[in-house]
Amino acid sequence: MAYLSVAVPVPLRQLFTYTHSTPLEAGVRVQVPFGPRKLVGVVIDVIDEDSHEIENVKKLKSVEAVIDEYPIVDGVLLKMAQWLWQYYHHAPGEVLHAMLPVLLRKGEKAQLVPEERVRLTSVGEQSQSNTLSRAPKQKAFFEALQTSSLSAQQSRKLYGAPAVKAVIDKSLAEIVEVVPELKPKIWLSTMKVAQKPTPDTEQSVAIAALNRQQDNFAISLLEGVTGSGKTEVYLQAIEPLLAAGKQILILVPEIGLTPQTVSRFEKRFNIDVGVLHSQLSDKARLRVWQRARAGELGIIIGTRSAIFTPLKTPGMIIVDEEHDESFKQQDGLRYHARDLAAMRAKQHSIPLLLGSATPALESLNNALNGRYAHLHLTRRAGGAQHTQLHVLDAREQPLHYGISQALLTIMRQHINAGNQVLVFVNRRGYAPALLCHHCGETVMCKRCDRPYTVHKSQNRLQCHHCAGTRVMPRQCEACHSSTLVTAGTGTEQVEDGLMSLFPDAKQVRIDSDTVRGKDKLHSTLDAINRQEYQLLVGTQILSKGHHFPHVTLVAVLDCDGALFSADFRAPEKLAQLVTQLAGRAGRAAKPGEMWLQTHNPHHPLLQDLVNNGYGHFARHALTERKAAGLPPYISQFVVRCESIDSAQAFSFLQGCRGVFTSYSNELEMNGPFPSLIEKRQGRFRFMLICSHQKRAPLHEALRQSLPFLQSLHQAPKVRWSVDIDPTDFS
DNA sequence: AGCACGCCGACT
DNA sequence: GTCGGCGTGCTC
Repeated sequence: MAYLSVAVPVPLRQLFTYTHSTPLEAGVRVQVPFGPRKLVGVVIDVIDEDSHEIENVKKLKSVEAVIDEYPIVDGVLLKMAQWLWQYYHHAPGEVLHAMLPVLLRKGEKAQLVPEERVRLTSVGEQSQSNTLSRAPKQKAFFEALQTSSLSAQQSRKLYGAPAVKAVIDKSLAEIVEVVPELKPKIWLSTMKVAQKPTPDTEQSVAIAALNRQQDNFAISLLEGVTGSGKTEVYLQAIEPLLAAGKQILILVPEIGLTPQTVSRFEKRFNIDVGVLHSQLSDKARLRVWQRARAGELGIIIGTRSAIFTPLKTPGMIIVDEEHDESFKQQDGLRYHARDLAAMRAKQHSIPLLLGSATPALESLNNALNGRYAHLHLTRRAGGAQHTQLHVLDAREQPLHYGISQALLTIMRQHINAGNQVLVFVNRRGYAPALLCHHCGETVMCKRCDRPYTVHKSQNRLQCHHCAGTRVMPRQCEACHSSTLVTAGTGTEQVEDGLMSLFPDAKQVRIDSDTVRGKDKLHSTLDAINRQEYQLLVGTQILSKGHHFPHVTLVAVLDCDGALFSADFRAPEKLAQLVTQLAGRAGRAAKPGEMWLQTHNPHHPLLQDLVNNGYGHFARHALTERKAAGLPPYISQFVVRCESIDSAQAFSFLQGCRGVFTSYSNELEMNGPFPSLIEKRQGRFRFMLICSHQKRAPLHEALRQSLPFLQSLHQAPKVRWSVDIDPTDFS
């Protein structure tokens, strides 16, 4: 009789012990009784028969069925699972759940899904292709079948569905269901390196550095400006690994996974690339999972959750646009794929490559302090010009729908010149500050020296540091002007405003609401590049991976919201956005300009960004973070709570604060505050931010406190969650 | 999270 | 008299 620790898919922070006649390997799925139901769990550990750890043995139930003959979660992935539930204080069963493809969670066999293949019938084998001479497509298809059978899907793609159907209808071929055989390193049989550009000096240095550390765990940050050829460095760095039969896992942001990206890798190496993204069917996802696990795919490209793809012969992990926020899951198991990639690379003893034009401050800090190798690409290919950045002083300017007179004049010039203008609306959930339109002064909490956050619903200001509130002032304390404005508001009217300000210019709005689905986005982008529009209004979505060669002016309207937000990451996010946008407007022959409208033209971070670029800005921002005692120099977690009953949500977090306080007086706590988006889907949202200089004691305090948080009387009545290393405070 | 058990209001 | 409302408590 063996005792098995099993992760069962329930939101409970514990494993469950079952008995079984024989010991099973960790990573095997089992069907187990759980209360009145049957669930699919994963064996995590086998406990020795005569261990004294087993209490109340009589309560134990036995495994109902063993699903897998061999483990479907390998040692490294099991280590990751364990790290995940410990680090993120999450339920083990839900962690395993998140790591596996849907079909495997349901208990489906981990063997290959049968595939539809087309092969010749006996009639077909005896026929001559010239009987099809009047149907060239059918003839080509029929001839191809003589060498080998083909996948039905592939055939329809290559020869067209009608031709395939016709040949089958003529009884020359038939469709059979075949369980394909998986062959490790099969890509080596087709792999052929296409002609590649000669790398410039910086690229060569980076490639050489990466080649040197092929077989070890090492993290490199490739800091390369837009258009400097990061992808070329990836391609040349992975080439020797691929040739040696090693697999490459590439993570890309949600929006960055385009067919063009995939085909660039496919074309360079003439191999199949496995693609994993959110809209894949369960079957297709499982197939990529199986092929990757069998070592059949040399390259796997996917979004956040692709970090859980099993690999037979791992060679390198690449995280492209590593600063992108989509790598952090924002619900359920709130993991960061970049951090997990580091953990995984270490377990496999393989290199991890992080690439970005605008690295996250966390990554940059690690590169600057020597934990990561730091590689640079500073030159844009073809000597393309950088977009020129300018600050536009909005103080005392008449504002039309949030746009200053000066900016309108510039916009008019560009439109009259027949160019496109991009108006960037920063619609993020920044906690807005109150500032003076006359002198630019922000209303600050005297005690904490931080800007107050405007809470319109209560018509009050609240400090998100000390929780103190005050009534909305009528006058600026510095210059006594009574023209106080809320930063970042009014942008919703921008669109309507532009319509009346530029009635002659055709405009289009691009945000996640207007471009549902990939096709819509692409057709809109095509129309833009055909110059069907003169005015583009958009949000973040515009800064990701698309080029706008005819845009010669980018206007960013509300910088103040980001400069004076209670979200300390807001300036970093703004700088990343602005830099990414600048890299995407204009082209060599038509260099662009960018104007940042602000009430604080002399703000040091803004000045730094405009005059010295993101790299300089980021280093400056890091020193400010250090001085202010903020991440990455300290550790944080946030407890979030939401409820229809605002008072209940608030008092739950107060209860949490009490629990933490009684556990340790070393934790620094801010809150509870209303979230930056105070109400969503009818629920009032609050958060409690907890910080500590060191990660270990912070996590230990949380670990010890969790059972008490669970037993607070409000806990079952509200929705609450813990977010470790939060990146978003909306 | 489910699911069962349990104790109070409007139905055949 | 019973069908069903969702509060509470447990799940190896």
